[in-house]
Amino acid sequence: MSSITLKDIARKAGVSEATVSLVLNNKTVVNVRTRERVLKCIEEMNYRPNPLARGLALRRSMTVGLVCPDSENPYYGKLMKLLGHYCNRYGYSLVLGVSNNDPEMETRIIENFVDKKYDGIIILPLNLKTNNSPVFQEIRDKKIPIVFGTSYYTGFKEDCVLTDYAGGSYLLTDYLLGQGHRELWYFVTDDKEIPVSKERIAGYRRAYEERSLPVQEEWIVGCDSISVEYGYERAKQLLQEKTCPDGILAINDYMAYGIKKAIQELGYRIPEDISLAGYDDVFYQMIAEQPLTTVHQDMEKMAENTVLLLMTKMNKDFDPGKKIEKIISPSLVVRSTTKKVIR
Amino acid sequence: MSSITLKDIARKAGVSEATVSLVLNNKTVVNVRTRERVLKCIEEMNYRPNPLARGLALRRSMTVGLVCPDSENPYYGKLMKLLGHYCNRYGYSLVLGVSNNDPEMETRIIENFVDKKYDGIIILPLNLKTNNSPVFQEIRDKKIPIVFGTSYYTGFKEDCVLTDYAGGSYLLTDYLLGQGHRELWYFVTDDKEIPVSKERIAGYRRAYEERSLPVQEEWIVGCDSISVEYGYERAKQLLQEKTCPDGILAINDYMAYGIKKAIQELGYRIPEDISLAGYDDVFYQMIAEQPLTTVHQDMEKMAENTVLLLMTKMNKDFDPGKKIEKIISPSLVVRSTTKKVIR
DNA sequence: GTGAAAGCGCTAACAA
DNA sequence: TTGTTAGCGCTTTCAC
Repeated sequence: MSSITLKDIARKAGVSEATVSLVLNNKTVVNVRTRERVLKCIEEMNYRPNPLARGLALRRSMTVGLVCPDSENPYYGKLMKLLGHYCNRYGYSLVLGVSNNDPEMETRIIENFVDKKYDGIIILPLNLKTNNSPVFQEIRDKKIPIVFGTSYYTGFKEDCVLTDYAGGSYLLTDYLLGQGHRELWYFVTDDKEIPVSKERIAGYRRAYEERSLPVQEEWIVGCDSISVEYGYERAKQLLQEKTCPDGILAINDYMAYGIKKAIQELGYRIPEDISLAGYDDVFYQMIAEQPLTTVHQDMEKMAENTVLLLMTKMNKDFDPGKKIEKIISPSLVVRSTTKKVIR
Repeated sequence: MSSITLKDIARKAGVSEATVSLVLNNKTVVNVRTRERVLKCIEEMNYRPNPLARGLALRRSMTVGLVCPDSENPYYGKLMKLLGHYCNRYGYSLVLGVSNNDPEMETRIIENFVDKKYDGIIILPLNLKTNNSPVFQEIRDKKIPIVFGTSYYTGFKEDCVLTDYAGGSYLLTDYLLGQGHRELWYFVTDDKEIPVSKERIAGYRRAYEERSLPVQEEWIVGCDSISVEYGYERAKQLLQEKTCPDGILAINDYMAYGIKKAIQELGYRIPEDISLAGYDDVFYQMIAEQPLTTVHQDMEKMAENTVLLLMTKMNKDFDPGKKIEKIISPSLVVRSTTKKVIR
């Protein structure tokens, strides 16, 4: 059974296909009475235009593609939801592709978005400095509207909405130093040059410097994977090898929970023996018995500004109605996993 | 800058467009030398066929659409990931739409999938008996391959891969009754007729019946929303109004954590004063201090069978290589939130 | 205000 | 084995 087409509507309404198309696209040239008649037929026959044909002719689709590295992580889950919400607000639908932390998969998804003439692309990148696929050059050449969220690949710093990682990291480190901590380990990504880690480390160092306190390089721990499991393994290993630090900071809450488990299994108490802090302030707070000290990011704001930035790129005369913030300020949330160190 | 097309390849390779198309579609008729030449041009020019044009001509797209009600819930997150994996295995790409628990949104997403000629659709339905949209009738009429996962809407029971909810619920209830529990509250959905709740309740009742023990209707608690927050609120309210039960079962782990918080805030101990069990066995286990007694579902198996079922529908001569299981058996996982009741 | 016709990029008969 | 041609369903000049 074939679908009903614009031609069917034209026939039924006794007009040409062109007229139906004009009605469909809200062109005012059409006579009100014909317009009504056509709309009635569309309604009656429950007609929906073929987006493939439309996209082929128009080279646009009123849809935005979102690439996400991990669907299992609720941090991304929340972002997907919010981004979808804001895209819909401006009449766009959001289509998702999950790259599963695989650069090649990410590439394929993006190529597909480009090929399908999606009007804009949002990328939540992998934890890499860049994805070397030529599709990114293609995106530049064709000036395809693109926005990176949470981080960015080399060369796309301007097309990016972030929270102030250095600032958040500074806030947290400075607070803990003020509470008497001296040796703070920081679990970051293996490659310390990717934006997320680089900025975090910068904020951390700045806090130490401002207080003229020393940082030892080995306190900054690169991790192959920033998962709960890896955090657990690595923390367990380090805590057995070395002397116990005053506190441990994790690159995200996710990992912090893994570290927490390791600390407790080794018989240390949190926060009495070791302080622990995360980053992101994701919902696990509801689940974990002992709420985590962390850095909160306004995800609504991030999502909104990401979409607003994309809209201005897709539509030259789009008016965001307010200034677009590309760097969102985070805030410190002190809960129960950190303490004051008495010396 | 316009994209490079099949015509460009034809010109460059000195053949007709039809020939290029034949090469593209792996038709063996083409002479090996011409074929090589064409492939070389494709490679050199970095050509990718336009999927819109292709879809328009072919009426298929080698893509599967997945509708998911909630991207923030890691249960669905995991399912998305696994479904994507299995679709890719068979050469299909998976496109995601998030309905955000909104039936109209769900409808729009499905219509869009249909209109874009996706070859198959996987639906993870909302917690409703059905979605009344006419698009479902359309799917039947057009015989569009569709598979429901985790639950199904009225009339699609045959097109569905589930775990045995009644069985899992029976397993858990029977175990707890065997451990001396008598009054077990069950937090289910508001509408007790939707498959997930209906079957759960059936398994629960059966366990009581087999032991000739009475169930009181009010023990089965309908919940407007099955979120952590709602679980918390509702449990708090009930525990203050009524006498304390021997244990509480939640429709999922998610909700169980909310209930747990309520129990503890009211000063009861788990499991000494009240036992608590969830359902799904999602990863929070790594995060929560006190691992939850729950029912485990083999999500890999679910995802695999869901995709296999879809493949057989999309492709008449697809060979799954094994029997497709539409009902996956769950297993009981006893951890630390349940006890033996001494009477 | 409306219709005829060409074109978007690809596939699929049918010829050659 | 390859080329010609006519669509797929929609939009968009350009006449009328």
